[in-house]
Amino acid sequence: MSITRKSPTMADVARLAGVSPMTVSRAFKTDSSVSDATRDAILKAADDLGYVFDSTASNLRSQKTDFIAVSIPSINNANFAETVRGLSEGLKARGLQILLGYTDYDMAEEERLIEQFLRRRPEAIVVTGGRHTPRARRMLENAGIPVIETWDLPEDPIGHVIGFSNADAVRGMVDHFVAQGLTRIAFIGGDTTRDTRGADRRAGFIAAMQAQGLDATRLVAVGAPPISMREGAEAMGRLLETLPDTQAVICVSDLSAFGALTECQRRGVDVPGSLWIAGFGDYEIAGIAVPALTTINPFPRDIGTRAAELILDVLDGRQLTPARIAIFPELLVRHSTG
Amino acid sequence: MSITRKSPTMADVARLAGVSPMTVSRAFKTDSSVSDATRDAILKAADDLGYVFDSTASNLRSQKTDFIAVSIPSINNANFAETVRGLSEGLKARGLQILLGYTDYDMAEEERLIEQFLRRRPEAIVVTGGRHTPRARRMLENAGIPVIETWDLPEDPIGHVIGFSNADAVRGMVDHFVAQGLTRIAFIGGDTTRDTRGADRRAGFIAAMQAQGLDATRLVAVGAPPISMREGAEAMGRLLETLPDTQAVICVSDLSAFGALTECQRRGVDVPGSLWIAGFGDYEIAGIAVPALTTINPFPRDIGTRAAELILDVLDGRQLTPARIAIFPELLVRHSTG
DNA sequence: ACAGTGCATGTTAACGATAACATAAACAGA
DNA sequence: TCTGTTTATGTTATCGTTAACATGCACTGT
Repeated sequence: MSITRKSPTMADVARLAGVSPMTVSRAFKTDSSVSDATRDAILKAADDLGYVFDSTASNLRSQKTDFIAVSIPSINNANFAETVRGLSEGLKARGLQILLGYTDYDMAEEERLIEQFLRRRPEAIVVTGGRHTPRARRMLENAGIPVIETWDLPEDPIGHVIGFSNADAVRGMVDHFVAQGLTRIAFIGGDTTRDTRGADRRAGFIAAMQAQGLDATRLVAVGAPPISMREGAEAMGRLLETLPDTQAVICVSDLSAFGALTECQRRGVDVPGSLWIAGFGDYEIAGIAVPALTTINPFPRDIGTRAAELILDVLDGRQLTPARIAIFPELLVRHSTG
Repeated sequence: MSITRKSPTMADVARLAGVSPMTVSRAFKTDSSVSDATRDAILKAADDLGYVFDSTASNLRSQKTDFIAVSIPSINNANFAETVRGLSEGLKARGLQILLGYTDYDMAEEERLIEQFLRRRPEAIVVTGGRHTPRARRMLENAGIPVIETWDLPEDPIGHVIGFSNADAVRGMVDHFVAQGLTRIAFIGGDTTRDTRGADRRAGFIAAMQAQGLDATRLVAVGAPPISMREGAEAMGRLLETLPDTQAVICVSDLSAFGALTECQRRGVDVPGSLWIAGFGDYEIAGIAVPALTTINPFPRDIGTRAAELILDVLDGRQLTPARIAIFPELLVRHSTG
């Protein structure tokens, strides 16, 4: 550690290279017109001084931060991680950096996060879900930057939307089971509505069962979001004890579905022989579990990729009206259901 | 969407509230001395105007960004997610925000990321692992901010360190197996050294086996990091075909270990009856799989928590010398090994 | 030979907050 | 009552970069 002397600025680099600060500034942008000789001299001078470009000053003067704010419910979730990955991949080439935050499935926390985000003056903001506190919604509406809601298809979007109907996706699963002749179908999910997508899936289950004229009351609610494997196992235990004649279970996610599957294994319940199990999300575990889990792939990576494309289109003026991009989740029927 | 007029500044708020901009600035800091009446008037004025505090200006003038830069190999990894969670929990109260980036287990990418980070002038930087490109190392050394390397205990740290020896952790596992009377032990890992922690674990395996006077050549290398469940399964298939007399397998992570377990289930190989399987990381799946997987818990959350504490100590001047904090991973013996 | 064009570089001021210093009023203690 | 301290607020200059405009020189075509 050397003595903490003030770090060099562009002015220092300019002095050493014998040019004006403005030319140094230009030399650091790839596109600007600076002669090769001058640029080389400047980069050398910068290197000699250990100069590090200061974004904070650049951000203020140019009124650009190159930040894209992204809010997800949890960092510890492979689905959302995939969306972020798709986003950052699509934005990296343009020098846009992701400012990531998570809400723990809490709308009040989301509101706080959005406020923090907007102070940093991002170029655009991507949020998960279509439900927000009134204040959060107002902040987003007035932010003056592109807003993209994902993982949902809200009725009254704030700006752009890229997502799908969680309810419809689960309806497809229910209809598939019914077409296979099953009638006693249960749903395992969380015991709060904090996870709004999880709540939508449960609502979709109930609506679909009722539409089929079936009993929609086989609901097991366990734990706060995100529902873990362990909670899925616990819920399955409860289900087997209270409603042993259940023929199939739809779980709010693959993680709880896998937990449910392990509980069956521990209790010697044959899946799919005695009971079918399905999840949601097409996590890696769904494909590799024995038996492999029937699930729904909502193409999380695509959500991110499309969001990145949309952001670039909006920033470049190619997209002038709010976009509504529907993703069509795919039902993946595997060994855990027949 | 209203007409895009320039967003209001503190000066606008000050005018409306009938005070000076400086007083507005003070009103937005919790600690400063502003009379209640004045603060209320200012906050009301700010609200009426839809004023949003501009961090970019604040960052420049105060030379503080309240960013803590954090580099992890992958966002899609529960272990690193836990570390980030510990970090952000510990930093949130102080208003420090995490600037997160991932390297895809690529040191060149890490170098690029660190460069991007430093331009943003973070208050401190947390990196994963103790190995970096020479330039990355130089940048960190000269950054003039606290540097914390995690998930490793390098010989020659750049600054602070919070971690453990991956090699020693695996040695403990090997020694445990040998104490149980096993001799033919294999290791499943990636086929590159990009994942330096994975490489360290394999090196630890080899060293431990050799120290025990045992054959250390039962190595299956498959795929680039991070090794997936699927690749674990593939590796197990190869192992069962080429070295069928293997008694135990240590996998570079719980995910590959679980994949390996499923391959045994598909092939009718009894675990632990015919073969023992162990993983690394104590992911949730290790505890809930049937049989539950023996693994090593490196306390990823603690790494983050301790890092957050350390950062606050350094920023507050309570920690003046480089810290070296050792974490002691715990061997969790479960049903998959005996 | 000369206006016209483009290229490389320079000059000036500004982005919006706040550190540092200054000041007026209120209050406390002897 | 008077000085010393605290509290609430104001003034000025500045953080480091870059937008906007200006300038000089080289080259092009006629």
